[in-house]
Amino acid sequence: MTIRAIERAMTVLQELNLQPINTIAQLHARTKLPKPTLVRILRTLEEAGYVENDTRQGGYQVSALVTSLSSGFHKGPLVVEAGRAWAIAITRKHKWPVAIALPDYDGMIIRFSTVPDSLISPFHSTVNRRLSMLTRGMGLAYLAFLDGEDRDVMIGILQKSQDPENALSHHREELLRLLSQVRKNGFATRASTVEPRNSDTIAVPIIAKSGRVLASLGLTYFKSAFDSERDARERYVPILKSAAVAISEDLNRLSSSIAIEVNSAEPAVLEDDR
Amino acid sequence: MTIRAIERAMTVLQELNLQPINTIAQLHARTKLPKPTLVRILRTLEEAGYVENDTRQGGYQVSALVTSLSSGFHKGPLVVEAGRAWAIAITRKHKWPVAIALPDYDGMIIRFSTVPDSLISPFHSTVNRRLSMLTRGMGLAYLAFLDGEDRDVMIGILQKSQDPENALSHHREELLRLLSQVRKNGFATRASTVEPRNSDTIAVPIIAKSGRVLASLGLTYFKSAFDSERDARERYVPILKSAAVAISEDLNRLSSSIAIEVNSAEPAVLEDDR
DNA sequence: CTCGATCGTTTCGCGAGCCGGAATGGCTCG
DNA sequence: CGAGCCATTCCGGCTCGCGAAACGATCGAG
Repeated sequence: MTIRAIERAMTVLQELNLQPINTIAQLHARTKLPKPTLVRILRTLEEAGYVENDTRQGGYQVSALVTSLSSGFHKGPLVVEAGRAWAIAITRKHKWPVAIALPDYDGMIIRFSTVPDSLISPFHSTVNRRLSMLTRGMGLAYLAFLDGEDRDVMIGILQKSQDPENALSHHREELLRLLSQVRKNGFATRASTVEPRNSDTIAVPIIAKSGRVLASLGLTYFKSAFDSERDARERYVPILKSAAVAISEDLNRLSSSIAIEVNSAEPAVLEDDR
Repeated sequence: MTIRAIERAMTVLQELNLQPINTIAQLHARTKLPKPTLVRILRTLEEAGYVENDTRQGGYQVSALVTSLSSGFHKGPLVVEAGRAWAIAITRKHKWPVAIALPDYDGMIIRFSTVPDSLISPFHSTVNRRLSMLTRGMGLAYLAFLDGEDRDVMIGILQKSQDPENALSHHREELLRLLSQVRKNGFATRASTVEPRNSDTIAVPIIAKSGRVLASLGLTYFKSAFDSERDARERYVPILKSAAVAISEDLNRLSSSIAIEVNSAEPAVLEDDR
């Protein structure tokens, strides 16, 4: 026996994370919960400090305190930590959301996303979302830069998959041609056959100093904001490549020891110990 | 009217974030909730995926999914993003937890902490916790490096405070001497008059290229792990100072444009658009 | 100005479902 | 072997959350 009220509250909290501002009506439409119930849940969350009700804007939003609900969670791999600052910087400057994805079995999982930082982005927050390997830019950018042997293993796994998005794995020649093209270009984009159609993602691999591909870094934009996809690519591909190189360098610096040569202030003990 | 069950669930979730592993008995002692109630709440959270019940270890812990509860929250200042990777790197190498705190009115608020990454740390996760300005290393490291004028304003604010931890603000001479000492040393430590007594925090300022102090970076350790506090300081002060400089440099790189000169792969449009 | 539509919020009586003391069963001790 | 501690289950009682309906505020159209 589980407690229904709590399940509902968690559902609401999840929904609140999908959009920067949420009205009762929207939440009602998406969660199917009765409005009075929503009001009660939201009031509870508000008094507890996790939600703010901005009447001027007419809507509810999550507050800073929600971060404390996951503050005790052991963080992910260092590549995400090294990359998040760059992702945020790109979004601040160029507005579009940027994400970092790591491989997970036969797909990629988004481990960090700046969607909430991107004011122009009506996309949903996509952290923890799974992407297929062959139709998504972030998957292709990773797969294309895998070593030959690893890549063959991966393709073998994909062939056993039932997912229609992995269908290309059965056309080996075509797939290899595509991957070779991605390697030559240094980036990949989402398959045009896949939703959502009104946006595109440009993704580049993040490659360690050792040459091993670790993750992929992707930027998503509305097609309608550019005259052609070529314009967007000419603009953002260099930025992403440059950021991927910087992340790799940071990762290198971070994982080696922290330098101990400093502008020495003598480590004298404080007299007053405050 | 608020919903009690939800309030309780949030309390439990908060408690779960304070320790890596939690038994029913611990939670019962800390939350005062009846055990059957705890079991029901935990089962609900477990089925929803936010909590894991590791029977081998005999306890409950938060799972990766909790991060999605705050994935839609607009992130904090860039200095935290630039610093978190360094904080994590220090903790991975030297084990002790490291935190970043930002000023907030008359105190400091911890905005990031590696407590959950520090396996040897039985400290609680302290994100969003407020620290007083005059008795905490992180407060003093910030205050001491404020510009003369800003510092005077801050001291004025502190004098109006009733908090006994701000008492020192009424002894101007003594306070200025302390701050001058901190500036000379380049770091500050927690007042020995303040809890917890069995640990100490070493804090350094994070100073922007402009010379303005932005935040402070602190490392906390058990006194019993060292022969003397001097030993600990000789060891960690240089590391912290070095990291603070690196963070400042990263911040500078991040906030200027992302370089667009790259190892040019021609931005040719992909033939196959997948 | 007056409808009417659509918000968010409050009301209120019913009964589902949460509550928690007590019981259970497993475990580790001495 | 039994005492003590643990997490978990049981189950009768009765709160307390539930949601249809009403309310009042806001807005735009006519």
